[in-house]
Amino acid sequence: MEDSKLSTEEIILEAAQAVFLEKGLAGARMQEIADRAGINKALLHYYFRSKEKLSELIINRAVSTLLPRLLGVLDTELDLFEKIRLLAGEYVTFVSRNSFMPLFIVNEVNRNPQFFLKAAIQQEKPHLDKFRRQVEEAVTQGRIRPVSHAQLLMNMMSMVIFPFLGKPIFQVALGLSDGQFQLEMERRRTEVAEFVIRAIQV
Amino acid sequence: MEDSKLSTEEIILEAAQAVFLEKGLAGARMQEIADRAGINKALLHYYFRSKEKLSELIINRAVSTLLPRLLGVLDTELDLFEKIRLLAGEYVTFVSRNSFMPLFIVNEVNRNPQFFLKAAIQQEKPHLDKFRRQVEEAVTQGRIRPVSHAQLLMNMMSMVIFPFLGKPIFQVALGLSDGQFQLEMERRRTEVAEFVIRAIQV
DNA sequence: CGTTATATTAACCAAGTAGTTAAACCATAT
DNA sequence: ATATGGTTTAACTACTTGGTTAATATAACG
Repeated sequence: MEDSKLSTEEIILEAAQAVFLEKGLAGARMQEIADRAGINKALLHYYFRSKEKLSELIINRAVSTLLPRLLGVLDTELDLFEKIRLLAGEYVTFVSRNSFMPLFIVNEVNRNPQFFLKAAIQQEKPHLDKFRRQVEEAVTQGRIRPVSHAQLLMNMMSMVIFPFLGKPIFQVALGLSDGQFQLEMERRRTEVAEFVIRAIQV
Repeated sequence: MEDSKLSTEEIILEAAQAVFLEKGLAGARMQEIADRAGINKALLHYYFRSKEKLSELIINRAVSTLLPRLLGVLDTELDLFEKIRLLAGEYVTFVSRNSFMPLFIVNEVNRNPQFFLKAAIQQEKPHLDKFRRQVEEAVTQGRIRPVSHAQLLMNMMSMVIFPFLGKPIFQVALGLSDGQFQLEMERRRTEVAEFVIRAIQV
């Protein structure tokens, strides 16, 4: 019973995540979640009281899978350049397997910033202090050109995340098939890191 | 009458755009659009038959204000580096005044790619041929490091657009107030261009 | 003025949607 | 077996939402 309870709950959460990520919060239907979980709609409410409660869980889930993975890397002891290489590599792999995640998060984060803030603080928020000091030191030591950690962070994150958000646009604009696009993303795994490094190294 | 008709139609379109951009297609309510336009819901259907018809118009409107502005710059005769500087500058200005636009487009483009494709083709699609040749020439002439136009395009677009999409995240992560964030964006107007140029120049 | 076409509204309708209820279904312990 | 706990369902309710209708107001025109 313990066993099956956990199982049902997990099945529902998986289904909910799939539907929410695919359709967005407003577009998702409780009925569809129930269907995809192979259960009754009433059971959905039995486990998770309301759509809102369920949404919160899914948002938390999504944020806590994506953000730590991204920001966590910045908090390690790695050399700056290694860090950049790791970040790009890690992320491309992850998103290739969770293609709806970035769009979902970007949506909820904008649609409902105060709620996101709450969710983000609940997580162990990885500080960027280490990254910041690392950048500032490298600048003062003359190892890299003058650049603020904020601008550098935005540049890296942007190049790593956005192509997946803009996929349909890029495919049309560049005339890429799904396969070609994926190949191009693979290439970015190293390309982005080298791009950034060339931009900042003296 | 002509006059007032056009006026009412425009008022509705403005209201619809505001609501659609703010709430997303699924989250937008016809009632709210009517309210914000100061009219009856029936009148809304009198002018624009259905929510779907209205959505199409707004999507077309949005795509045709944003995309040409972005891709159009790439199709000019400007020197490559000048082009990069112009792109970054233009865009930051535009988005600062239309903050919901990127999120809306990225959403609809992903949610409904085939429809977007149709809308994009209806527009005079600016080709990237000129940009492509320009990059390839600069590479063979050894004026810039070897880089594909696709990767370069994605890098630039990403750095220019994404920070606005990720605004709430960046504000939390970097501890920026609204004013500080906007200041940081102003800085990017030149920062991004120089970043790209340093990355690709020999 | 009075007729006609267009613009606008209040009231309504049908379908869809989140959420509830009361009954049935199990597994398990007594 | 049977009473007891959590689990699952079919049927239902209250409300939202896109869309319609028929009647009214407003201008245009002969």
